[in-house]
Amino acid sequence: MSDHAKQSLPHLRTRHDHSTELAEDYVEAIAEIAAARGSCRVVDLAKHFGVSHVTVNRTIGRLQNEGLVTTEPYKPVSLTRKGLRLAVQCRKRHEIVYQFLLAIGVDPQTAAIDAEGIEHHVSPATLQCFVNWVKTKDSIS
Amino acid sequence: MSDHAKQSLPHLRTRHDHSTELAEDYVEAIAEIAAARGSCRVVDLAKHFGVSHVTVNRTIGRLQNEGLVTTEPYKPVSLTRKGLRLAVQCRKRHEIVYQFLLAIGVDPQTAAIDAEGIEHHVSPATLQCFVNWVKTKDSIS
DNA sequence: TGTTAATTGTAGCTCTGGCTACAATTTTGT
DNA sequence: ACAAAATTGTAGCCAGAGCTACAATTAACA
Repeated sequence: MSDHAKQSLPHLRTRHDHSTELAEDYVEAIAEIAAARGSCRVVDLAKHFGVSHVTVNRTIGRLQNEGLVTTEPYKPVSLTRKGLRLAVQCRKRHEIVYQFLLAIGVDPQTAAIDAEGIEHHVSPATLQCFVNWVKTKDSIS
Repeated sequence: MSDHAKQSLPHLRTRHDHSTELAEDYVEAIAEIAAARGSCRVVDLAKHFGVSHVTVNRTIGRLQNEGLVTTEPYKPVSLTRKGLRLAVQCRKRHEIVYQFLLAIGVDPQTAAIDAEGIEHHVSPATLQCFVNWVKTKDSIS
């Protein structure tokens, strides 16, 4: 049960972070796709996320305002340095969460799905605990 | 519906789950507040989540449509059996996540915050792994 | 080259979740 | 009992993320 609920602060954070999650998912996807295909286009993102190209378009616009990506009309999308930094960081965190889930015995399929949802909510402190535990596990086996 | 609905299933899930998260947060809060104060009113929820009573009102309306809560005008909110079941289940899951984070060495404050974010994204399979690990830890120490 | 296909952009709609301002109702206190 | 305070409800606004339908541009290829 515990002391949770330091009133509303955590909740406010949760609400607001939804837009951040999207941004993180996008930069991650853009980095992935660009690495795989050489460039990342709107259609690629639309397929990747299973949404229409229109939705992608508007979201890209928002990310551009936030300085995470750059685009010109009818051209592919690319990450800014800021966007790339975020992408790399997200990728690392994602990988750590995924490996951690595997390490505690979650099956790969479930781990992949849960990691997607969990990664955005893991603080640096908790992430460090994940890393430590995966290391320990490795050195044991 | 389109053809690209296959590989994107996890993402679709993520998007759609946001409304489910809210529902879960609400039933949990309603159960808590009702337990603490005897009944749960709109203002209590507004305070708890740090949002206006209007937002709470509309959300409660949605939860009512989903059969999770019941309300009459100018009266407190109460959970249906379905809502109560969900609340209990969420509370258990929340507690497991929190205890698990503590068990792997996360400090209590961080654990409380991260548990809030993580709980909604932990599948039953992963949750079981959490439980097992907390048990193991307990039996060791 | 020029037509067609693929891609991207725009218009305009829905729904959710946030808000303020104001109206209605219930509670409280004198 | 009744005026004031608290609570709840309603109207109407905004932004984000989703969509379809259609227009514009770019790429492909016959």
